[in-house]
Amino acid sequence: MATGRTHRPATRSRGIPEATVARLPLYLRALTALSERSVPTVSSEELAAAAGVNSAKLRKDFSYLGSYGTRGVGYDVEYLVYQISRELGLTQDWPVVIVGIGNLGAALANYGGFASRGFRVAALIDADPAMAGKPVAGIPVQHTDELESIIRENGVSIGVIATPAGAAQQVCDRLVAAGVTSILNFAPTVLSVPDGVDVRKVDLSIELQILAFHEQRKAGEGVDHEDQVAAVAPPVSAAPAGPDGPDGRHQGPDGDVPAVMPA
Amino acid sequence: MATGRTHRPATRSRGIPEATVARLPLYLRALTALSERSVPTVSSEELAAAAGVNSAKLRKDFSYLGSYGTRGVGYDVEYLVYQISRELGLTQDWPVVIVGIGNLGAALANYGGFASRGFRVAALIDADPAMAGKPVAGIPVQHTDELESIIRENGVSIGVIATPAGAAQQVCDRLVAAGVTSILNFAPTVLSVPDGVDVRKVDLSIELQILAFHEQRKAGEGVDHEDQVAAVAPPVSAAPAGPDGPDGRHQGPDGDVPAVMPA
DNA sequence: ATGTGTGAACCTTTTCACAGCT
DNA sequence: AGCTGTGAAAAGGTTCACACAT
Repeated sequence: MATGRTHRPATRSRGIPEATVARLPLYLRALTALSERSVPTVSSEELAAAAGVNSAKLRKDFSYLGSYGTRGVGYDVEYLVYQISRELGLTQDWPVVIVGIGNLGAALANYGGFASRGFRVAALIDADPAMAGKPVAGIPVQHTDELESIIRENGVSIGVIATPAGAAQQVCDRLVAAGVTSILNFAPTVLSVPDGVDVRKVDLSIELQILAFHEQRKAGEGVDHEDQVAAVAPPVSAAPAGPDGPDGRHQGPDGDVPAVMPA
Repeated sequence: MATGRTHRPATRSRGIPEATVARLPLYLRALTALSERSVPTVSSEELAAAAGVNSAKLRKDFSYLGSYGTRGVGYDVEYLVYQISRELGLTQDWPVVIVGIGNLGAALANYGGFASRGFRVAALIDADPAMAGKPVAGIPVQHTDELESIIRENGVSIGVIATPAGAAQQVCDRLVAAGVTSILNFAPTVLSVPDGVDVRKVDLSIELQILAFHEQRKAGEGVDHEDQVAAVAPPVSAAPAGPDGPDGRHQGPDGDVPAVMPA
């Protein structure tokens, strides 16, 4: 990829490592829970345990945001919640559209975590005319024809694609053309987007395959596998500790069409 | 969580980097598509484009599996499909149980990508007695009481948790006690598991927050157009899995510009 | 005392670039 | 001539360990 231009000025502060950004939502969720229990402060050790990471990493992460803690004491929960929310851009409202209201799309529309974090489902869009007008999660589904106007009228910059794989790229192109610059893709396809557009994907099939890989290794802690390539040996240590977790309710993602798309 | 797993040196050639493992499913999908189009061979360049990564990375990844290519020619599609499938453990059948048949659970049960990759939904489990017997995706839902017997009778080692956050840990404990050693968690909670059990999480809320972070930065950015590389978005979102698993990758716009930020 | 903040060491992953097969 | 396979360099991320503020 490339996208030339500025490299990190190294001048300090503004460049937060991607790995850190990916963990901020985790900390935020843990902090929100503490906040709801009216806990005033936390140590990096406690918060790290709640978020599922180790404390050194957490402190390093926070150091990229600034010095929000107090030595000998810990971090002020409310203050940190605010700082992280601001850093993530959650202090503003993000209208989101979900395209493809099938099993998955409906699950996403009902996802409680949406609203609780500054995200607002601005519209549900589906290509099936029969779906039009039908309410899902209290929001009437609109036809794909309306896509462009919906995006523009609502100032939507984030789109969620939950369509079958075959329709994903086309939907993506339309979203981008209409002004969307961030896409969360649940369809099992690689999307091509112009420079400046972010794409993140969630893929159940891939997660399961990764689990299968590790599962397979566990089976033969001493078993040998020989094929031409041979030598399976010492099991690569192994399991991860439970990481994560963000906020709120439940219901999440995924599920959708298979990867097989006979061309 | 905690669970510190002993990290072993893993001094052996068979150790495939976690980052590589996370990409194998991607390659497999691209290869499967080529296979269906009866394409006999591919170059690293072509395959990389189809998978959304760069060719150097792909070649390096394959080098960990062995030397399956032919210099001056490329890779034999069928052969690679087989080798990667074997490496991922997809040549065997993996019975899976899905716990929590709500909106999301139902979507997962209907997910086509399951069966197409060696995964078989052995059972759907829900705590609601009213759901019992009701078929979802052609499979009758069973009550949580049956959980242990289902796992044991079917030799299930992979479980998917799609319950509300509040029930996740309890379900997790029961799955693990019954013999499950790999868990895919969709509930927004940090799960504690004993050593030797793998947990991967998928969290919509987190993905959206990460997108929001980047979206926020774009506001004051003068998106530059320097190199118009064909722009493929290599997303790859992995979840923590390894030792202490971090997560998140993402191809971000390089420029970090001031952006609005009242110090 | 206690727990943050952080340079430095260490490990992982990506990218480069080219030698070596076909 | 073409494309893989891979050492070596670079970049990125994690962990250590301790000075320092409270």
